[in-house]
Amino acid sequence: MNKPQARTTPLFAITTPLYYVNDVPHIGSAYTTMVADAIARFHRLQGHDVLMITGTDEHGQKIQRSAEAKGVPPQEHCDAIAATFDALWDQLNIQYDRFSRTTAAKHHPIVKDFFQRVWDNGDIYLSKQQGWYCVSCEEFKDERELLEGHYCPIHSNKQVEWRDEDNYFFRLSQYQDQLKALYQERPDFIQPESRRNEVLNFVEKGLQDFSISRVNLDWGFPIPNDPKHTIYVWFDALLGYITALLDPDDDPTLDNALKKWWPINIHLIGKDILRFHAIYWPAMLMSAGLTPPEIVFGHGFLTKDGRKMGKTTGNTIDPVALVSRYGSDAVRYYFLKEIEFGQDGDFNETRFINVLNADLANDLGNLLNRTLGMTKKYCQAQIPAVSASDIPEDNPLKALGVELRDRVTQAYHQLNFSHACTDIFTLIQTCNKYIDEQAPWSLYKEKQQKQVEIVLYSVLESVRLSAYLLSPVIPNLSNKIYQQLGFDLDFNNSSQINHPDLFQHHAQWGILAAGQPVKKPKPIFAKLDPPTATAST
RNA sequence: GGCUCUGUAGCUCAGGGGUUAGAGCAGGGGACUCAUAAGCCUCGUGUCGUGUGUUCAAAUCACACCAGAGCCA
Repeated sequence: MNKPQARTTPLFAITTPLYYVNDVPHIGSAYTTMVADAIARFHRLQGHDVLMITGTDEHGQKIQRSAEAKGVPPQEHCDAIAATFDALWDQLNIQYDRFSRTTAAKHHPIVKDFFQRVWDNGDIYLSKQQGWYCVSCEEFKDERELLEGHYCPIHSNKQVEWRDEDNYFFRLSQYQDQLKALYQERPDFIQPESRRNEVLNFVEKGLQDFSISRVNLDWGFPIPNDPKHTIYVWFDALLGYITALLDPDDDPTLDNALKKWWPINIHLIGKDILRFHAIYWPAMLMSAGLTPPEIVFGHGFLTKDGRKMGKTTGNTIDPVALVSRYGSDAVRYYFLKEIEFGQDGDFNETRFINVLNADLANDLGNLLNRTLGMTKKYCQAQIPAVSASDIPEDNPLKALGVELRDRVTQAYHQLNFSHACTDIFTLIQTCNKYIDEQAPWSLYKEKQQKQVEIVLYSVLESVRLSAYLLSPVIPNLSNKIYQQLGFDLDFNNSSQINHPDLFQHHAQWGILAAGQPVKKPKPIFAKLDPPTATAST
């Protein structure tokens, strides 16, 4: 019955950070999550067995104090904030498989199990921690990095607090050589390369043990056998990735959590939390006898109108307002296409509108619209009776179309979404040019019906393929295109699209079936008005 | 203070010792009409941050400086 079966379907697990619930989601969290969703969707499209994890990190002093300030119990505060994340993911059409909360009941036994393993390995000891502590960072700071008057350099309105307390420490210093070996053996472990260099530099200078417990703090898990101490929020938060791997009806044990999905393939993070994921985390895992994840990718930060975002300056983007106003596909497309993934990127509303109008409304939307219009007039609203083999190899659309799958697959796998989109839009732009050159309206008047059909077929097929390959980024628009082309396929329904055979078929150029009735052309993306002077996001 | 990265057309960025420096967007002009006034064609003499060097030759290398960003637990 329980014979091990050879697995033929590739497994793919990806995480966003578990976002800290001290405040409602900001645009940076939305960005990471959109990217993770697009990656997960592309793997599902290929028929892989995918687990996309997101969630919230809910312990720590900062949360405790935020709740106190609001006069509510910490759990109530966390529930309220976690719900705002979930609502935004829904709005952005994020298809996560697990929403991992560090206050979930099953998380505690996992943390205990893990702590025990590290403890048994002799990597935890009690010592003294003295220094300046920033509650907002939940980190000890070096005296010299503080601002005048003992203010935190990151939270410049918050004074750091002097702490002199017993803490449990993790023997990070023991893992310096193993970490270096890891970075050496797996050059792709930290991406992009600039981040890897940063980590290499840091480790080269020597690693010190770090404190993994706090005293005078209730909001968190107690250290086993010494409950005066509470486990440091980061130690507990990182383990949320493992808890997320449990199936809903699994007993919450480490073994159960690790049985299928470990090691995780990609941890997608912002560059601010690189150190925790690229150094602390693999060391903790090594100590517990686990394989480190495959890739930690630290992406860049977003700026608005070229300036750093910040609540104090009021220069922020509200993701909820942005999506409410423009829709999920528009927002997803802009961030994935216009920002070179890995580097910092800028949001500017005028550019946002220009790009969406040019690409989605004009180039793609209008292309479908004009071609369907002609299909209706010249071909009785049916896919023309042409087969791909009738179309000469030097047809510009066929030439691009037949190699598009491989190019785009490679781009997605390299997490180069900008290139993936650019490659697809090259085909779309070539379609528009091809129509103008061929002028099917003239061919029709000249009674060259066969040629009209070849032109329309190759354009319709190119639009279809583009929609298919863009579906991880703009699933709703891809749905509209597929529907108008006469398909009954929902890119938001993973049980429909998550089959390797489907990918083999639909990612090819030349599969449109002759005679398939197409729907009435209807604009898929309404042009956006230029921003008004008073408009704000 | 130390180290790293960035500075190229109005905007976002590619290029990276060797003919007249590129793309997309925005803007000007034109022909067409199937289409969401869309698409197509066409138009860019920009101190390639500043200065000094290396070289037959520098946006491309070196050094210094200026501006912005990041890392230095």
